[in-house]
Amino acid sequence: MKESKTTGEILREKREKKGLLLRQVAAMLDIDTAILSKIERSERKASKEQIIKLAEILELDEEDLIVQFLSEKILYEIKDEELGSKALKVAEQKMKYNKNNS
Amino acid sequence: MKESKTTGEILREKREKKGLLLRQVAAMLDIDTAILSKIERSERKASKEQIIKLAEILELDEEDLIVQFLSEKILYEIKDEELGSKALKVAEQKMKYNKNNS
DNA sequence: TTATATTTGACAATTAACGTCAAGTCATAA
DNA sequence: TTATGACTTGACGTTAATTGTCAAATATAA
Repeated sequence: MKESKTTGEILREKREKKGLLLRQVAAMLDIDTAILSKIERSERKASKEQIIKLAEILELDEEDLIVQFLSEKILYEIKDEELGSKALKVAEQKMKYNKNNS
Repeated sequence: MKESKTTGEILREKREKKGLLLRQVAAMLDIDTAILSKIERSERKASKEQIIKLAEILELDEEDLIVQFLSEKILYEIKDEELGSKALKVAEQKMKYNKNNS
């Protein structure tokens, strides 16, 4: 089965691979180091703007990173829901329906 | 293609079918009539507690209504996102992955 | 040790969600 | 036509969540 990394893990791995410090990347994002630390450890969520900037700074594929980020946001909404899985399927159906009819 | 009603439409139709007034149902929910009006017209989102109460009051299947409600919540998160559809698919994959591995 | 990097948690500021209220619209009956 | 009842609308206040700062604590390494 395919492995599944969190957005935070992706960001941390790439930052370290590039030899950048939290402090440096945080400065480029114009936020405190503490927040970026928390983002990388999935203790906080990044904003979409931050994700876009991070993709650029770390030379990650922007589209991939956004998809990753959005999927986490979706899962966050249903994380405590028994019916989450059903809801996801229904959401996809509605998505298709709207594509075809609007 | 299967029709797709909003939660609000479902609630309004059933309330009218039962001959109940906004005022009456709102009182049972312990909220102002204005809010219920907005919920039925999709101008506001109901809370999960309200959805559960509404299912009971209106004799709607609770599970169906919750799934409906959650799927709208999910779609709300990605409504302005080009990559929303991809994100949904990735979310489903992760969901499956977590089921099998945790 | 000393220095540098990261983490942690308390707190403040900002934004979004949730609700009330009162005035407005609309339909219908007197 | 006016009066009434149901619903809608928008301005507004409150509460709760999000997003951030800061300083102290904890690694990590020289």
